[in-house]
Amino acid sequence: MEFDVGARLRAVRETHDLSQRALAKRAGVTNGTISLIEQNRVSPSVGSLRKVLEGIPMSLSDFFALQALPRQKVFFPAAELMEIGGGAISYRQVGRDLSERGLQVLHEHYRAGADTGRAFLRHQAEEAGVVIRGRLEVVVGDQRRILGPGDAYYFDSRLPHRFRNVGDEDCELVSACTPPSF
Amino acid sequence: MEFDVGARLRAVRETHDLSQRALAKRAGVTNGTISLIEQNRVSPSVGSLRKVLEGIPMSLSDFFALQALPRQKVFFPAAELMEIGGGAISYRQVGRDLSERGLQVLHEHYRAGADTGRAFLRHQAEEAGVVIRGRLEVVVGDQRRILGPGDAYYFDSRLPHRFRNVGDEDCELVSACTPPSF
DNA sequence: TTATTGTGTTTAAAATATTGAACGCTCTAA
DNA sequence: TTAGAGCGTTCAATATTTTAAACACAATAA
Repeated sequence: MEFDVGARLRAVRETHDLSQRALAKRAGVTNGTISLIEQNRVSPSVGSLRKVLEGIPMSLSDFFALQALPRQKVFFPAAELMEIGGGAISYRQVGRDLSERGLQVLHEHYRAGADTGRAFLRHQAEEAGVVIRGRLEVVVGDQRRILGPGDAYYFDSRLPHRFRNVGDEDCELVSACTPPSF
Repeated sequence: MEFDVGARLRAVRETHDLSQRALAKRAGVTNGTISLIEQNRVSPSVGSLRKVLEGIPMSLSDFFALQALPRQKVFFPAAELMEIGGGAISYRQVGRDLSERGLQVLHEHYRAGADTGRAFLRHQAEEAGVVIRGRLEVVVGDQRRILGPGDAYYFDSRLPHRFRNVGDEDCELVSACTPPSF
């Protein structure tokens, strides 16, 4: 509700690696103005705030939209991806708790010969993926195909499906499913 | 990029069937202030604009987003950037017509230095991806991070965001978005 | 040390926004 | 006609923001 213009401007400026003076020069205002705004010692006019943001550059809409959404965890270093499989098949999920989210993205690794077995029917789900490395056999309904690097699939998850690494080495792919299935 | 604060305020006020005086009373300012703002003879401070909008009521974010909506349609760069094998960024979409589908998966390739430009707010979308190769700078709202192989991201697409290949070589990633954004 | 360059902050003066009270106008009702 | 109420606009006085220039501090190099 309370919109902290000063703190928001400071955050935006710092993420763009600009000093108060550098931004002031690009925006056509003085550094003192930016200092005072960031301390909330003044409430800038819309006109001067727009000038300042043009030095970023960022629109007023984006500036005010930032605080409209809760700040979420966005970045997931490789080491932080959540390991789900662990055995011959490794599912590394982007994000931990997907209960509030609508998308599940997995970085998958199959050992040679690894097999999912038959997966279950799921309601209202769709999934797709791209093979990065190795050779993956994909069976969906009555169709079967072996996919290599760059090949992809997309199907309705209600169809019975199965994945198997039919190559000699590890198989790597990135897949997505909506809504999340587990 | 010109934002007509006065015309926008007048339009909003009139759609809520409020006179300048009625709105002024509810907002705790004088009618003259509203008159001057609507004529663009002054550029209101963020503080007083917020007070005025509280009399509607409307958030600053919504106020500025109103004019952002047509812009995001007009400047939405996806159609141009997604030419397969086209410019510095290649999007290879899994599936052809996604109009009936809920998931969009792309195998993306960025040339060194390639940049998406700033993307704008979208409706109710979520997106995530995993970097396969190269170094990708991701900016989401006021957050920024450089991701390498195996690193991932997940965010609400309504936040302004941007991608850039900051490495010396090509960058490859697989991304997913639900519902499809283009 | 000493000077230099870079931060962010502060302060009086200038520029701008806001107020409070008027003005001119168009209605409607007596 | 007349009075009254409502509308948006304008103007001088007041309040606030913005400027320009200085201040204080930290890091760096001579």
